[in-house]
Amino acid sequence: MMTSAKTELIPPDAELVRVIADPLRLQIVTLLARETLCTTHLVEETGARQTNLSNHLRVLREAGVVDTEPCGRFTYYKLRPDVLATLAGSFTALAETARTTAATDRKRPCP
Amino acid sequence: MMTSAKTELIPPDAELVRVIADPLRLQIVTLLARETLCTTHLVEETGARQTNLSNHLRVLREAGVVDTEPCGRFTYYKLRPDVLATLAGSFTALAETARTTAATDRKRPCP
DNA sequence: TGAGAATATCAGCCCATGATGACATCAGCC
DNA sequence: GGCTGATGTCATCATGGGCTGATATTCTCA
Repeated sequence: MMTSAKTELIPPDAELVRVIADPLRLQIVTLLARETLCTTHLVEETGARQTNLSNHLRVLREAGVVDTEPCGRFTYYKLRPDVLATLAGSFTALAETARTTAATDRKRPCP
Repeated sequence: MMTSAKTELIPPDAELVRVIADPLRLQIVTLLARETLCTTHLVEETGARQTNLSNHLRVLREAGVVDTEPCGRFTYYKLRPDVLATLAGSFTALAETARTTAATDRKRPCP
């Protein structure tokens, strides 16, 4: 294959990783990956308070991780697969770069 | 292939994500993906204090993200590609599950 | 239209955790 | 051996961010 020798590694979006790193938010993301849910479902599933969940959902919404879809007086939350796919791609690229670095034992000499 | 219809989605390791989510630590990981470095190099590259870096490196070490390799009075830090690869795989699985959920519009009915 | 449910918003508390400084340790070199 | 530079450890401090309670808003249904 003809990948350029020095591929411009695009690191994972730090802000996105920070948003997803919270345990409750990661749980929400995992739940939403399987099925679209509304806040009530998430309250049942996680056991967290409604207010707490609503705050976290806002963070996820503002970070572009989830989309909302009103349905009567309920609000459905659905994951945006492309955002997660991009993140996954960044980590895959990191892992592959690291593998090459390890395989070729590339290291900067001690000063 | 004979995967069961309901693949058991293994979510990303929350602790690992938390460790990598810190901006400085993510920067360290990105730098180490390209080449193995010792603390002195990381101080130059990041501009952070040596003490601060040492603390973050300990976190990364204890989380199994990096390995250390003493070299005289220097200490080389190298990334463990498998750990990142596993993490990437978890996010890829999440993204694919989410894509299926979106494509088939799978949602839990309002109560 | 009034009641009640579902959800969002806001202010405040408080704790986890990142940053820093002082000190300890260890290796190499004179 | 003594010095110097590289690195790790510890105690402390400060701030960001998560949790909560009170309240607002909006929708459904009787």
